[in-house]
This record gives sequence, structure tokens and C-alpha cells, in this order.
Amino acid sequence: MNSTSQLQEIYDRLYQFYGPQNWWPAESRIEMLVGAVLTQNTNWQNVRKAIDALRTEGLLSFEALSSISVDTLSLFIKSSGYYNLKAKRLKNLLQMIEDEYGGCLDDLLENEPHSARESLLSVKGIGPETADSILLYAGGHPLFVVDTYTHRIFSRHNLVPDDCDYQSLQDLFMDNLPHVSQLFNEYHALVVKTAKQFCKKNKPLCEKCPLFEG
DNA sequence: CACCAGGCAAGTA
DNA sequence: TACTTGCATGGT
Repeated sequence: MNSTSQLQEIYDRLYQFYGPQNWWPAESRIEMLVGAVLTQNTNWQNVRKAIDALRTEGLLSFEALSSISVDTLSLFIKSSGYYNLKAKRLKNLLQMIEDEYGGCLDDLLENEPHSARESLLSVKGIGPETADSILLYAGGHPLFVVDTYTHRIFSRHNLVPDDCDYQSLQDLFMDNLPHVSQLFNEYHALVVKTAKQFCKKNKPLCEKCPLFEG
């Protein structure tokens, strides 16, 4: 049994169990960009409140977000936590798009993915998961997104060592699955869904998990 | 009440 | 290099 068939089998099992997840929950690319930063180490429910507040204020556009100060921005995203930090990070991101892509988010997302990833990672506050989330869910590029859930559920089921880093885990998926954005999209969403339900922090391995004895 | 949430950067030794 | 800490609100 090689890694390729094993990873395919896991995906098939999760998809059969839950069905399609239809991520990312956003109406526009700029909304996905905002959500990707706001959801850093934060429950999506809190993020949605912040995004709703921005929508109500008519701030979900590149121009509107660029026109307000960090302090004003931070007021509307309080519910997402770390609001001062995240307001700054969003501003850093908008500034990079302004400087490197003439303020055109579409140009960033339609750029060659390796270059776009480098641009994103050069922004203070944008790490590998946030960058890959943006590239996959807003850009449609086939990059596998690794998060704490991916790490936890795969290490708990002894599919990877518990000290496995981001790159190694991403390589495992990308070396063994076809590079199809829709597959990576669903796979990541299904991992999150499964881990939330069956693989909670500081809990033992759950035998009800679809990955049990997998 | 304690614990956790779709990270990341900076500080310490 | 390998840990540790700060950032912060809101749900369970």
C-alpha cells in the first residue's frame, strides 16, 4: 500500500462520509483575502461577525479597505480577536498588492503561483498557511493547505511523525495526489470538518473517526 | 470556571 | 537551532 493510494482512500472515505463542503465561504476574492487573515488561530464564527461588520460598512473592497486607517479597520474586526495585529497584517497585505501589482488583486491571484506565493510570504503576518489558503481558495491554484487540524489528525493516526513540519506535510499530499485545485479544496475542508468532530485537542484517538484504522 | 479557535513573528538561551 | 511568549474575542 503506497502513500498515493492511501491518501486517495482517505479522501474517498471522508468525501463519502461528509459530502462536498463548498469552501471557501465568501462572496468575492477580497472577502476571501480578509477571511484568510482574520481566521488565523481563530474560530470561523468570530471571523464571520467581523466580515459581516465590514460588509455592513461597505468596506469589502480593495479601495475601501485601503482608504481607512489601521485603527479604524481594527474597530470593525474586533470580534475576530488579535484585532490590532490583524488590522496591521491586512494593511501590509494591501500595501504589497499596491506596490507589486498596482493594487490589482486579480493580477496577484492570476500570476504564476510560485511568484505569487513569494509575494505573499514576503508580507509580515502572512505565513505558509495563509498564503496557500489565498492561492487555493481565491486563486484556484492547486496548492495543498496544511493547518493544525491536518497536522493533528494525520499525526494522531500515525500517518506522519508528530514533529512533521509544514513543508513535509504539504509535500506528502502534493507528491502523491494529482494537482487538481478542486481536489485540494475539498480535501482540506474535509480534514477540517473531520478533525473538528473527531480529533479534538488533548483527547485520545477516537474510534468513531472515519480515519480510524485507516 | 477552563479551554479552545482554519497562525505568525519576535524574544530568549 | 529549539523552545517560549504575545496577540484577544467569543463560544462551549
